[in-house]
Amino acid sequence: MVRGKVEMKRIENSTSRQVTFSKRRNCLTKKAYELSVLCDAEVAFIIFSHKGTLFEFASSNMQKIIKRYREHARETTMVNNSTELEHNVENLKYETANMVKKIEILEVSKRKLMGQGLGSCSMDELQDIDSRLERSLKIIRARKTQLFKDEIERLKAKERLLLQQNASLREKCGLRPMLLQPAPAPAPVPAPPQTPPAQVKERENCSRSTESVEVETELVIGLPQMRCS
Amino acid sequence: MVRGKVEMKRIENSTSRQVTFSKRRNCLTKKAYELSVLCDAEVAFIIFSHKGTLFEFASSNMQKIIKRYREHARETTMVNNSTELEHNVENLKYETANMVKKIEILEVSKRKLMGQGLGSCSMDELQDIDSRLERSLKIIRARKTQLFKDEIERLKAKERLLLQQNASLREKCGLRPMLLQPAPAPAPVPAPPQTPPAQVKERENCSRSTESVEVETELVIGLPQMRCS
DNA sequence: GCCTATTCATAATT
DNA sequence: AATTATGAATAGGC
Repeated sequence: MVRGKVEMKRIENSTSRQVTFSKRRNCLTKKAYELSVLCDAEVAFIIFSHKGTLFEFASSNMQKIIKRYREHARETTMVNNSTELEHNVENLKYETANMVKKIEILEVSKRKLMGQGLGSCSMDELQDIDSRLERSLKIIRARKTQLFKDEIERLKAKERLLLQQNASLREKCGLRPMLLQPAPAPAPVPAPPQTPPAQVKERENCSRSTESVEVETELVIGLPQMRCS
Repeated sequence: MVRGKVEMKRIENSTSRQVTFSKRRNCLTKKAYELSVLCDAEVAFIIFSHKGTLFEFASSNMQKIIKRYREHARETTMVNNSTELEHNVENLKYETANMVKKIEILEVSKRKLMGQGLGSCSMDELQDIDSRLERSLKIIRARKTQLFKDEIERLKAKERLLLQQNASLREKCGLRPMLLQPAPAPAPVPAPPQTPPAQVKERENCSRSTESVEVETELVIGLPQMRCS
């Protein structure tokens, strides 16, 4: 350049490096400005000094130019970050909104099943909920019955086992086998009282046998039809 | 600059503008590069031509420099965009996860109320659902009764009104007032059959009077305790 | 910061 | 795209 061309490498003298940085930076800014004005272009630059100080220039608005840059870059390389994030946000917002709706529907539907928020229900709807609850109760009582029966079965099996053990033990000890009392005849489980008051403590069993619990109970009212369902 | 200084304003001649753009752009790039080498600085610029073509230069990596720029800008002005977006994403993800949990809980709880998915229920839990359903049925039937009674009341009021109108019309026509048949004594609503089969079409009324529908029915099991509840 | 010698950038022209 | 004339940029000294 002047008085002996400057080698194109880092200036080692710290002072002269700083001076050169300052001068050239100003010139660069000026040139960038001129380019933007003369040629009607959008120009922005970012400079970090060796020490980390930020210098910037933008013919209009830095954020706007960077955004435009990213959009441009995305079109070309699709290795964009910010717009991908934005996209992500959009997706999440969409899913969030859907889930909010879903929750509302579920809550309303549950509240109705719990006998709350019935003010807006027509008689038909009440009727529908009524029979749903009825069916639910039936299923639940069948299940309870099943559990009871299972337990009884288990106990009986255990009883038989113990009696057998007992018998063989007696035999080993040379004792006369005790007269096996016949197992009590399987007492029919008492039929459940109809619509028993809620305060009842002792619960009744459905005497009808283990009808398959797989009753058709698909929900029709209130189930959201959303994509995330 | 040369041969008659150039006015600092947009070059109107399109061709010469483009030429100048190209030349100056190259020089700017060269200068930027020199600055980055000589002064050990990080330099990047973005140029959009008048027509929208992108030209860029970065002494290292453009994304990295922009990121560094944004971090720097955030520290100073807190008018950051990308990080705010990221923050947003975090929040949304958090809320989404919470809602997913909430939906799961609601669905399980609803399914149980509908008598489905009972396999994992203990007897205690079945008992609990049973009494909940019982209470729900009670509330719903009370509500149905209320609706029936309201309707009956409405009909009776209408009847009275019509009878009155009838009487006054007869009077106007000079006719002898018809002997008003006494309104039929309010027939007690028939008591509801107990646990009617689900197929029953005609629905019964709870004969117990309009007991407040505001029964305490708060949900304890299954209600999510989340912040977005 | 300012000065100055030199090199560079570049508008106009070909 | 190459040339050229000239103003601009700038390294180094103060």
